[in-house]
Amino acid sequence: MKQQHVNGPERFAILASDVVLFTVKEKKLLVRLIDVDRPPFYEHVPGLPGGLIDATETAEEAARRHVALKGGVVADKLYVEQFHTFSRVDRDPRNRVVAVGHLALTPWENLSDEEQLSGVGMRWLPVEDCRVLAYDHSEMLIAALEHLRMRVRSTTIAKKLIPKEFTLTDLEEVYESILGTSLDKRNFRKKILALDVLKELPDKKRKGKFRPAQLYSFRSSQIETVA
Amino acid sequence: MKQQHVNGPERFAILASDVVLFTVKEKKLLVRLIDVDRPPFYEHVPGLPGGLIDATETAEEAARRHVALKGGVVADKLYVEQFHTFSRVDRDPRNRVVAVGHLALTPWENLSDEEQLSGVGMRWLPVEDCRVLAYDHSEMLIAALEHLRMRVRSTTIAKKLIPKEFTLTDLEEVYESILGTSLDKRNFRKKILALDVLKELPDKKRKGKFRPAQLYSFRSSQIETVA
DNA sequence: ATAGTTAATGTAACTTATACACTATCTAAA
DNA sequence: TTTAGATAGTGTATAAGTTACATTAACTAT
Repeated sequence: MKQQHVNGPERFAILASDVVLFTVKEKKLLVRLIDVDRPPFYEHVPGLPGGLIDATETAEEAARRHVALKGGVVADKLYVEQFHTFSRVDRDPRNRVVAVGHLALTPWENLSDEEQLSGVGMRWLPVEDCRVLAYDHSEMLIAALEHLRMRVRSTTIAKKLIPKEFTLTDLEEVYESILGTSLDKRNFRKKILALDVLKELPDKKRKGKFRPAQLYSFRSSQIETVA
Repeated sequence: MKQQHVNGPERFAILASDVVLFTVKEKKLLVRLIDVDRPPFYEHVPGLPGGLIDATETAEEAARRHVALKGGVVADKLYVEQFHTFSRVDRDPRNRVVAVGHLALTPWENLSDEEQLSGVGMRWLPVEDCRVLAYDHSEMLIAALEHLRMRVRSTTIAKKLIPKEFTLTDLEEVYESILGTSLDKRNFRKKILALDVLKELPDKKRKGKFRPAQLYSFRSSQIETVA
């Protein structure tokens, strides 16, 4: 059953915001997916949270609204930035919708129990386990990941994926999860400390039952360019 | 006189493509501007070429259509890529229009006589001479220039601003015009030749009445990542 | 032949990136 | 109280890349 167009005689393109929300948990990069159920095209295919931008909000505001509404993650905790606008004419088989793709980041530890849950119609999935997604969302996920990797290499955006206090090992693992490589521990520490963006805290953190590790925090919540 | 909304009861945002078209002429970075005449908000204020995206075209296709139609530059000569989508609710005082900002580049030498002209309602202006533009176009120009500078630093996108055959001095001047700095001639040559993206041509070019310079071309028309 | 102008080239100092292995600290269990 | 087990923390030598800098070569016109 073909559905009606959402915006009348579609003379012009209309606009949606979609969100690729990443977090890092146990050295794995996870992405927030929802169930898309739009017969006859898809039945319970995973996709990205998103929806139309209305006349009273910016693209980013729409992204935050939809990731909360459909993705189940409270938006004011998230760091959000747009990365690309997708405008292939047939990207949505029902309507002509152009989508502004947004990258969103949150530390896993900042999520509530409900948000951490993989509930009905929404879940966290390791990026490496993502198979085919609805619409052009596979393409969007790949583009978002590529964008994130570039940003991690050239800025301190990783701070948006880690809680206020962390050890250098924690931070290294965030980098490794995003880049999909392992880094040399000594070189990583030398480099990040040389940036002079970290503050050594008075406390240490006990992970398991071994030698406690020094805690650090970022001096600023701004994302600095470092390359 | 308030104009009618272009897309009915504007429940949702609609979409435009705007174009920041750059070229380099005589060591100056120029941008293509058109006259915007929309009383009572603006009278003959310069702005960027652009217009609505219709239902049968991508954002880039709309950008090419409008830069040809309103900007007077034939679009199939241009390199075009999007750089940011602008969605402030009040960016256009008449309608709720979101704009996909596109960066476009062309070598000055590829333009026809008409295209090189600054005709009625459209002209080439050195970026440094740009004062305030219509709508949020000043912001778009700044963002496009920043994007171009990043791309020049990390890719071979400069090849889109230079004709097929050129001297190393020509190429250095393109870099300097974009970056707004002067570069060391020897270091520039060492670096660009080390990238192994240039081909030495059999010919030399006589500029004025002095020692002729070796001609080069880029091996590929692809934009390579180099950093 | 010379004056004028742009083209072309190399090296040393400095900075940054990489590769690589051992000691320190803490807990729990013997 | 000693030891085993696990993670935390550190330095150095080499390689690669970046920067700063001045002279000679090639051509034209007078």
